Order: sequence, then C-alpha cells, then structure tokens
Amino acid sequence: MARAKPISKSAPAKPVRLTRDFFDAPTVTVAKNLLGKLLSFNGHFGLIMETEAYVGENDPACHAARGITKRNAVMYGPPGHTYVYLIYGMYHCLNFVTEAKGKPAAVLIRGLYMPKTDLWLDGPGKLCRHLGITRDHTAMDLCGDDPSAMRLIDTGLRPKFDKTPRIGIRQGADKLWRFVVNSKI
DNA sequence: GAATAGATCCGC
DNA sequence: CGGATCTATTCA
Repeated sequence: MARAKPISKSAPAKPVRLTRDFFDAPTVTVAKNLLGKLLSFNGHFGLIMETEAYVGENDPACHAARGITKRNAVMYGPPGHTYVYLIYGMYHCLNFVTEAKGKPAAVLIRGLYMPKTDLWLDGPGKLCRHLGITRDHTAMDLCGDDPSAMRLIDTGLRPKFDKTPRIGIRQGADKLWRFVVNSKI
C-alpha cells in the first residue's frame, strides 16, 4: 500500500532562521541553497528566485578580484552579512557574504517573488529599489538579534533551478554561476 | 587628473 | 540603442 505523502508536510511550523553555518560554506553551494528561502526586510517578504555566486580573488568578475577596497571590505569579513553597493551610479545590488572570514565571496540576489502582492522583482536594481535597500544597509548581520535587520527564513522548499552564465559581466562569463528557479513555488 | 568600464534599468 | 551618473582602476 502506497503511503500518501503531503508535499508541504516537511515545512517547519514556526520560522527557522538561517544560521551563520549556512553562509560559512562554498559560495556556489550557498547560492543554490538560497533559492526558495524567504527574505524579510522593512515589512516586505519575498522568496528568493534567482542568485549569482561571486567567488573570491580568483574570480575575475568578483569585486574582490583586485584586492580589498573601502567598498568591498565587508566581503572579507565574517559570513552572514549583507554587502550592498551602488552600480551604474543609480542602482543598488544586494549580496550576502559567504565563506570564512578573510575569503572575499558573496551571493548576489537577483530575483524575488513577493506572494502577498504577487509581485515578481526580476533584477537586482529593481529589487533593492522596491525594498528600500541602499548602501546604508551594507554590513548588516543576517544572523544577529537586531529586529530591524534583514532576516532569512528557511521555508523547507527545494525548488528546481537552471544554471546559466552570470549576467552583465565579461570576465568569468564561462562559469555557470547564475541559478534561477524554473518551476512555480 | 582625465578617461573608461561596470554584477542596471527604462524609454524611445 | 542611449542616457542617467557613482566607484574603482588605468593611464598620463
């Protein structure tokens, strides 16, 4: 006799936040694992649908490819913090710092689905503009106790996804380090 | 100090 | 396709 297995039965009853260990891992792995996680900030909630990995000083597309600067310094710090920078003079991009302290790597959040408003934020600049994220929100601790900080919650979802080259870069375009959910959550 | 390219988005 | 317009790097 086949056992019926409700698909959402494994979802946790109460919100479980991602721990520092989640981010203290290979960046490509973290980028994949972030898909389907719930991001909470400033009263907004959205499921992460699209990410890209930027992996250390040997990745030519990474901001840390030419060493530490004032802008990218947070990438050299401990994992589980935000890295927000200004691109093209007008748009902000949200990243999460990964891997051990001293290893500059991060995951760029490119897409968010907001169930409450049925709004699909496709693109890092759009996403930050909607959530009100600016450079002021860089270096926030995602795993700390500050109630106003951004939070990441494990939904138990493991959505299927595609791998593609990263968007908008020339160096490192051969790497398939963009991950985008290809099925409905 | 100037020139240039860049992990973008929008309007024409 | 081009404009908006900040940051970091490269070149003089």
